[in-house]
Amino acid sequence: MSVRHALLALLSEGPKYGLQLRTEFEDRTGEVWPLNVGQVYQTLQRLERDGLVTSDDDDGVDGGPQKGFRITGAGRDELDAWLRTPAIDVAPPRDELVIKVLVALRLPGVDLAEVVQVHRRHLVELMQQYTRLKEDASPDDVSLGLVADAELFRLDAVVRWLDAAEARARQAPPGEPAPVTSRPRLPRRIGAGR
Amino acid sequence: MSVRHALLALLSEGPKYGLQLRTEFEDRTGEVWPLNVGQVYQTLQRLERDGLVTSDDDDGVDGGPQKGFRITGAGRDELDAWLRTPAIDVAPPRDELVIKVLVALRLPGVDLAEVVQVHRRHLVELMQQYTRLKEDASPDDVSLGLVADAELFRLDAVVRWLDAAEARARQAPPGEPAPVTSRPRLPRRIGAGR
DNA sequence: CGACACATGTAACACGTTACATGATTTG
DNA sequence: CAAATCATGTAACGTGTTACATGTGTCG
Repeated sequence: MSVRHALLALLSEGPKYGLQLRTEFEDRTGEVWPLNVGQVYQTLQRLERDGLVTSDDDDGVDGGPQKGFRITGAGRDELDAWLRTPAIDVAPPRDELVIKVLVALRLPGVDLAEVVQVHRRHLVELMQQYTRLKEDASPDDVSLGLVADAELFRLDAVVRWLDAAEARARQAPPGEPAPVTSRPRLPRRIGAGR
Repeated sequence: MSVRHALLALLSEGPKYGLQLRTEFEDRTGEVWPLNVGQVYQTLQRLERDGLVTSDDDDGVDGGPQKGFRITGAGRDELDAWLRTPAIDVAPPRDELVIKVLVALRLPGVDLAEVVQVHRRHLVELMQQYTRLKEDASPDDVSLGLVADAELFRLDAVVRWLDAAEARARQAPPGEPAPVTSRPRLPRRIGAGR
């Protein structure tokens, strides 16, 4: 839902049109997160359908093919609520690398160290790229700094988890620890209760 | 693509059927990542369509309504390649919280400190829940330990980024630093080159 | 038998991506 | 004029979610 609200936020500064929204979004995220145009139009359609946005519909009248979009009162309310409310992720997103490591741990023919090594190197390379990106950019570019930092913090956490996982695997190496069937299958959803 | 390959991995241990795959997936991820059944069947259909899996189709013949699925040679190859190849994320996933902070920084009527505070508290609560989850679980449960650690590492990174972002914002507080239009819009995609 | 769990699916939707189609405007 | 760029869309697909429909087996 990030794009939806990001577009609302951009529109809260004044009426804009499709491509403009894409450009401004990419500018303000340091062009680290490209946004494809098709999604902009689809999202705008849904926003209009949901009454959070209205469109000019007078395209071309005043000389341009641009179709202006305006945020509505409901749109401003929605934006405000989004900003003030943490996303209640009933379940955290599945992490592909974690799943890979779990799979590598259980599968007989697979060398965990090799899997870890390949991915670790890739992560470090990415971190170097973001570090370089920060260095090359203007120090006044707060957006890019924040986005790059977010990626760097995230990647650093992944690397440290990978190291911790490998260390733990070295201690209790082989296949089948603690029979999983012994664990009672209770509804143990996290974050759902509140 | 995590679920797709996770199912392949489970099937590489031997033929299984739909609900069984769901149960085993949830068991092996410490039940932190629930998997809805519908997606299992849809994914199995696509896997079969792509030739990575074959189905028995003799449902009910030997007494049960279960429909067995087997991994194929192509499926094993795909699984192997997945394990050994880091995902080439051309662009990193957009981070909703980062976008929120960027929005809060630029929008006049919004109090950044309040937004940060609400989300920070929520993140810390989540961390406490995962810590508790680890404590309550058997120390032999490697899967749950790894998954919970992954979440803890990730959440910790988010909290630290949030603090860093707020600190940086306190230094250069107001609206419009470094006019964004001055930055040349070059194709500066990260991670694409390789 | 009737209720319940097991098991397999389908439908509809949201979000995201890539690719293509179609005009309008600018510019060489 | 012709080509490139700007601008708006649509189509098809993948992934994921929720909800519903439909059988089958077991057990009180």
